[in-house]
Amino acid sequence: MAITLRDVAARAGVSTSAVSRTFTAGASVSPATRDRVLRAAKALGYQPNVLASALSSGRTKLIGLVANNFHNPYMLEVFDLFTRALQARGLRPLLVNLSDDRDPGDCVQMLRQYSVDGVILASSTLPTSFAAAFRAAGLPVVHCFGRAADQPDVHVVGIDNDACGRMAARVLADRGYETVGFLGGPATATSTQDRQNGFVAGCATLGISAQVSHAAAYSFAAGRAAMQGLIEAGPAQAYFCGDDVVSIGALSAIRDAGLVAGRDIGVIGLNDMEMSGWNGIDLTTIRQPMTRIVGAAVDMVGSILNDPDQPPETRLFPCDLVERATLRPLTLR
Amino acid sequence: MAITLRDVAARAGVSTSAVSRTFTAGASVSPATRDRVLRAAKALGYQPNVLASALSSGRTKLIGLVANNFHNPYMLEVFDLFTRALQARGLRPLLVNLSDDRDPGDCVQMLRQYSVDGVILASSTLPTSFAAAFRAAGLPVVHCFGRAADQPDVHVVGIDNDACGRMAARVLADRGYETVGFLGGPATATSTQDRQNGFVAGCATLGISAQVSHAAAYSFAAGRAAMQGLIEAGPAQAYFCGDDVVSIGALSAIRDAGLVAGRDIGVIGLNDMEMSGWNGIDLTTIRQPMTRIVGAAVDMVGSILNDPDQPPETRLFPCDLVERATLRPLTLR
DNA sequence: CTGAATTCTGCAATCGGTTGCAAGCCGGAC
DNA sequence: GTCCGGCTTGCAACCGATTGCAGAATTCAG
Repeated sequence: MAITLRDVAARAGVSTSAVSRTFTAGASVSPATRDRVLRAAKALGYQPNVLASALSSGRTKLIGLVANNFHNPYMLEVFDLFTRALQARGLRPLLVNLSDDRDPGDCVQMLRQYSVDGVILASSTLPTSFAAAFRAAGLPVVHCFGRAADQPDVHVVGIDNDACGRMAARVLADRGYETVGFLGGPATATSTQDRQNGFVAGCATLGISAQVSHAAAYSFAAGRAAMQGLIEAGPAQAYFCGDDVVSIGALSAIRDAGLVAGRDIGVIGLNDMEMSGWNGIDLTTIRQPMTRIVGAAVDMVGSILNDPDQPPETRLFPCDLVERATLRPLTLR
Repeated sequence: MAITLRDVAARAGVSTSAVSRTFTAGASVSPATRDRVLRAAKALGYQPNVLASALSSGRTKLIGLVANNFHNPYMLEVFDLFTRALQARGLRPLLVNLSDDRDPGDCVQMLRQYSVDGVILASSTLPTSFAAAFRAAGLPVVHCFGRAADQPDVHVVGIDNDACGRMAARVLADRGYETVGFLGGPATATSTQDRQNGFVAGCATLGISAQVSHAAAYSFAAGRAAMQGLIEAGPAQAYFCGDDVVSIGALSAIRDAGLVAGRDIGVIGLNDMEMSGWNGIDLTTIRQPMTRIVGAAVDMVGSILNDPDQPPETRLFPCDLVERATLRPLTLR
């Protein structure tokens, strides 16, 4: 059916080894043979079979891309960046939807069966134990957007959520808000926990009081419902929301209550996804440098492929404020 | 390193064939041997190597999931549905980002190298020739959201875009709009072309005049920019927009011009993505039954796997109107 | 209890490459 | 001319499974 190594070898009048070596970088082939092989390969339309190659070399160039939130528009940008970055390196993402699974077992097993070279866990909600499960199964893993640990047992790329929380506190304080609130994503999400801790600590340092509440999910509907509850109960002057999609849900609730975000209630999000900048949303938010993060995650997975036993590393990127319309302006004094 | 067939065979005291057969449905093994094998496999933690299996059986259970628009939030829902549906059948999506490629060549080559069992092309913009290229390379392909052809040379699942255009025309006419416009996605997108044709034809039948214009992409920014231009030039009373994200961009332009969608300018979209129903957006739109479409696409790819040579089939699903706030109400008379 | 029809089972070839090893080739130094 | 070392090259084993085939074991009927 398809053209194989042997067909090419036969036509070029060389051994299969020669052909194989022609197609593996850094192998020892004379220019003359290489030339004949390439000519024959081209004439026959030969394409190496990656699977067969994987079987003997142990390299599939397959990377498990595991995600568990397909309702946050943010993830689409993440997928875009990951697919591009992986493709640019000749790696192939095997996409896994973990939304329904309470434990990583099946996923780990599946990815092992496919002998993926590595796994990128793209989730800010899963506990570190998830990534650890991949590692324990012998799968090199990079946890993107994951929680950083002092004593890492797994590679992590992302941001310092605690620092972002503190930053949010300072931003709100700078703008003169006196009563503020944290409206997190789900309380079980590590990102929410860390942002909350940083925010609460930051507020304490700055001497402002912070209430805490949570949306049931990182989603529009959950953010909206949570903010409706807060408004009903008597809201704080400003909120640091779990992330942008929760913020946008909150903005919707604010508008429906006849209030104006930025004037009546302040909202600051986190992520700066594309939609946050859409006219009519204009969300003030803390920007997470996604391109750099994803790039770093792919770099890291690439380097693990070369040396699977390198010690786990954590790379966190600084975030910055994107000022738009949902906070009162900075008053100079 | 990993446990292989032979390890299990050795421990169970049987041949490798017995082990293999134990793990292939419908093979002939006695209950006794099967039992011993399973016991040994469990004790050793054996997991069959899919790649090795693929090499001899020719089945990888890998499906290329090819997309070219990562800026339409719609696609995230599509990915969610596809990953779930594929996973439920034991198939694995190899995600490919075709955004930057002007031709399918590289992608086809790559997917062949990985011996994917099939390809799902999830795009409403690519010409039929793209899907045909996969097929020509021997890859079974289902074009999801693709253009239906009278004489199909490739499997298609989606909607009847022409009929949707006519439907939109009728909906606008029913609500008494007299001057209407089509604000499409990119003019090169087959979905836009077909929707436009249907819409224009429908308007002609109904005796209302329709202008035609296009957004540069299926994106918020493009929809917004296009609507700004239209407003400046003097808008029609209502628009059928290329899809929901273009509509939402258009809504933003309308609002910024001090106008109210539904009162001053009517807008009807197509898709009914999650976001269209968000409070504050409330887009009236034509709903595309995504779950059914994706389900059908996966069914179809599944059936091609069993019988690669079955004649191409086209399955189109009916769409229905989701009435929200961006069209004037239906006047009863 | 015998013979035929089934069902199991293991052998060995095969899928399409990779790679260690040893032999063959080359040019250069003596 | 001979010897040495470095490149190339082919052989053949191997990666981890599947599967056709033929013999062995079992079942069943008579």
